[in-house]
Amino acid sequence: MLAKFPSLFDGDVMNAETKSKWADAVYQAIVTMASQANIEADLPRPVVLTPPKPELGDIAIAMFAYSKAFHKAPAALASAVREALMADPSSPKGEILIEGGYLNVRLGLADLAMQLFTQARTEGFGHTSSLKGRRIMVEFSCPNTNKPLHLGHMRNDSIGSCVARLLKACGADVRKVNLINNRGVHICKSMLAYQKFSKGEDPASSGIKGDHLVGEYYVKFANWAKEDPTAEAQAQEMLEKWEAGDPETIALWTRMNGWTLDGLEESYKAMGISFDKYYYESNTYKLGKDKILEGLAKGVFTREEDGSVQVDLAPIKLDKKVLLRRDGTSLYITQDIGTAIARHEDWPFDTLIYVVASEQIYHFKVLFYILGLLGFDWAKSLYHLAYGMVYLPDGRMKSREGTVVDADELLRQLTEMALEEIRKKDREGELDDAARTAHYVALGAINYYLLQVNPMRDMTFNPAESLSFTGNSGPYLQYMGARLSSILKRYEGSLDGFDPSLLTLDDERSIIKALASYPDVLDKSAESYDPSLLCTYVFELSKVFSHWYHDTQILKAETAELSKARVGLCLMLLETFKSAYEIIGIPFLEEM
RNA sequence: GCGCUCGUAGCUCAGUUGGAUAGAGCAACGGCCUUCGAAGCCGUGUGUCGAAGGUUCGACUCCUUCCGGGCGCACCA
Repeated sequence: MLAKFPSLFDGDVMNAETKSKWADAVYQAIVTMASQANIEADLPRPVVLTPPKPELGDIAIAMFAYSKAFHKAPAALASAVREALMADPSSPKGEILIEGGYLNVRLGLADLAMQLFTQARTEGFGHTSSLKGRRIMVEFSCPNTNKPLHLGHMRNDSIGSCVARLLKACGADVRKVNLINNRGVHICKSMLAYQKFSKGEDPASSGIKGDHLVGEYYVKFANWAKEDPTAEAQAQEMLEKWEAGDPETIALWTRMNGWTLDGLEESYKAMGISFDKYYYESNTYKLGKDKILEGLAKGVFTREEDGSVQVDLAPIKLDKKVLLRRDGTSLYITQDIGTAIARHEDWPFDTLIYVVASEQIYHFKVLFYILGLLGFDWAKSLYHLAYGMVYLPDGRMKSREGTVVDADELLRQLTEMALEEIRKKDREGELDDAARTAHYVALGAINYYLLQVNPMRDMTFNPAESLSFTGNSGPYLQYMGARLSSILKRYEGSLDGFDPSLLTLDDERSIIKALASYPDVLDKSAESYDPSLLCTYVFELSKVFSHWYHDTQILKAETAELSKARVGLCLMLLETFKSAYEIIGIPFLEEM
């Protein structure tokens, strides 16, 4: 049976090591041929790719680039290179085929498979060392304390968590940090509404989760402000009281912040999100203020006639930017300056990644520039990982108009759908805890859904159709894991004497090659801070596995040795899937 | 106006530092459960890769211009 996945691993699949070995050998041959023929030209290193069809070989090297210098057709050149390689006993091993203008190589995969098999059974499988020794801080989530999490936060949290795990898998020392936006006039709005309209209820007495309760008052404020033109001024007044340390205001603030934070914590826990450290804007904004005054003293910033402190952004082709208001109070950017400095003092990092929506690209450009002006050489190691908006079919989510997709509610609905699915399939009796399984299915579905799209792209969330449990979805992937687990559980022999040379089917070869490329996918995904690469990889690997599984007898193969070899392949697949799922945020399920 | 970003099948998205006939999932229709889990597998697609130029042996990919969507350019966060 022919594998029909031409798109499968068109990409950088064969591991980089094998590819570069062949590239070197071919390059050497070309260079030698050139000098023998007295050809003087800039000869580029060859382009190595993967042929579109498995029968064309495992590696393809394009000869087009040399055609001109040699005045020879690419195919003739390929033949000449083949002669040279075959005459040289030190050439890498493989069968060379000439196809069109390409020199293709068909590899013996048994050694590779054996190596993978050994690795799959050792601790730390699925990790690389490309970022070993690097200290990387990742900031994400950063909620306000006036409302619960919504779908936009979920994309942020999924990306942030996944990138942190990716970096860790590549050997980096990673620290996840959150920044709680707990001060400012918007926070005062829900407090004010609570003061005016509540009868002293709290989460316990109302039975409403804290973040949702506070969010209700934020909405109440918005409605009230429509009627009463003094509402905004009253909120501003409350902010001034807060900044002055008015005990009553601070007490209310502490109380309501606590409710929200408890609620957010509960949501994080349900979504499997965690942080190594929390920062609070209420604690860092003063430091930012001090640093700006220091900068002013150093002459980096200027005080304008009206008393405000500004920075001239002409060197980066932008206007002036206010850093301290004329009344001396701080702004958003003031706080971020303080927070960044505090973080570097806490934990000197090599890189700090801010996972923040793309609408704030300008803000971070300015922030990084200012930190550089202040003389922090680590400013150049700051990186804004911008991601696109999540739209609904009818447009953008708007908190004030109530068109947000609430995170808790979404997770609840998905869990319910998953449980329904379990019941429909009559699996409830087979599971230890169907409700917990349903929850994990829901988590896998949402994380995979949010991560399979390139971060930079805006995406549309269609609640009705988008989160299917079939096809290219989290649950599909989990299902692969469950089937593999099931096979390994049923296999009664030992895997000693595993013989990879028996794995000769096209699908088996495809799987081995794909497995070998896993570390490269991880590195690339981590390097570009792009979880979608890893998502695409696991999905395509799942598809070949599924195809192979459907057509191939594993436990009852023709011979016991062949069964052993195939079960061994299943083991490698399972370990690779487990590793990838963990990084993406798809809970691994032995049964579902 | 300036800047950033995106534009690939009805919908949601992939597309390897330019490479061999542009791919998946969903939706639709039709097959496959007395064989390792059917959340599965197989089949059915006339896409101006937003448009036009350019560079190249070769362009969805790079450059230029234009068109369209989104975001930003606050003493808001």
